[in-house]
Amino acid sequence: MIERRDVFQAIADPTRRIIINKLSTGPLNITQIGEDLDMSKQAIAKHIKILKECGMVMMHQKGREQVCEAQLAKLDEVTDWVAQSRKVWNQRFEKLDKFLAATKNKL
Amino acid sequence: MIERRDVFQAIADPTRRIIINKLSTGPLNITQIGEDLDMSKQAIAKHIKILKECGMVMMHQKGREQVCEAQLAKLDEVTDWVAQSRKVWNQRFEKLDKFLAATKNKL
DNA sequence: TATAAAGACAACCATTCAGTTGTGCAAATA
DNA sequence: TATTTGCACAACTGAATGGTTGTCTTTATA
Repeated sequence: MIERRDVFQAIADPTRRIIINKLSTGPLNITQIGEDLDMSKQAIAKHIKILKECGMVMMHQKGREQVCEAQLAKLDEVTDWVAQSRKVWNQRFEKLDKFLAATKNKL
Repeated sequence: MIERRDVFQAIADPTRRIIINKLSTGPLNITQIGEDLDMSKQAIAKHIKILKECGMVMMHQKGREQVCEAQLAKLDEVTDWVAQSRKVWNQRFEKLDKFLAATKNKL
């Protein structure tokens, strides 16, 4: 098995997507992130760790608080992959269209 | 734990992303999909099952073959989420800009 | 017709994952 | 100063994941 700690795996978890959503509105500390998330703070901290490890969250200390900030640039990797897949998919139909047009001309 | 069989989880696995990529070019049966994937056919079949369960792959029988076809529409869910997160993220800076502009006017 | 190929089904296995609790420490606050 | 708060660290747990092998059925093919 390959080491998977990438953006795709990071956003696979619904809780982590919620965390990203929350952080989109601005920096928050771990307690604030977990506020309405019915889950221990330790669980939140683990999710943050994963998001940090794959470059989706930056952190800095502020007294005893750990302030988290989202880094949405990493999501490019996801949209790029989707765009590429869609491109190939569409090319398939374009080729079919061309073939059909060419066939039609020969009738 | 919540039941998670959605597109986000589907594309989290690198093997499944490769499968999607292959199917983007056109329909393939399970053996063809697994061709250069250094993995048992059963493993491939399991991945296909997951992709089918979350609506990313359609299948139809053709003799003894099981022909798989990608359904990329489901990827909208992913791009929509990313787009929404980015939107909120950008609004944050727009608000900051407005605030700075307003502050500047008062100096 | 005998054999090979495609794939379904099930059992099994090791690892990862998402969560828990408990302890402890440093920073903030009453 | 005593207490609370924020969070790190560690150990543990049950379930999910990603893979394996073996058996069996159906369909193609030599």
